[in-house]
Amino acid sequence: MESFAERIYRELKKVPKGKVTTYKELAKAVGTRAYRAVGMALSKNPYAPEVACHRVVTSSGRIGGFMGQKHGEKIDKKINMLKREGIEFVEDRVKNFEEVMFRL
DNA sequence: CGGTTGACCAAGT
DNA sequence: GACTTGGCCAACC
Repeated sequence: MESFAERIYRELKKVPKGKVTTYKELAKAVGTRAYRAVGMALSKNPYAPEVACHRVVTSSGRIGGFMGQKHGEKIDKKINMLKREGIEFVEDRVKNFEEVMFRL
């Protein structure tokens, strides 16, 4: 039985490389408005490399809070991964956010 | 079932 | 642009 979280992972896997999506769109894709629950699901992220949690950003084009990461290092590592995929970042924000955002 | 928490969002100040 | 408030939904106790 797939949990709400499992559906999120499935939708997230559909996002192609070099693209990002938002918590809102992801939640809407599974037919809910629980943006926060989406974040919760990713925080558990049992499918670490399979599910590109770093490919999910907020509606502001930012990476998000990421309390799971270190407090001092911020989320630079995730940004670096995204850069490697072709996503441009500027000051912890996605460049051309609307262009790289993949609509489900 | 109720209360708390959470990688959020939108509107108001 | 930054902070505060209210709201949303799911998971856990």
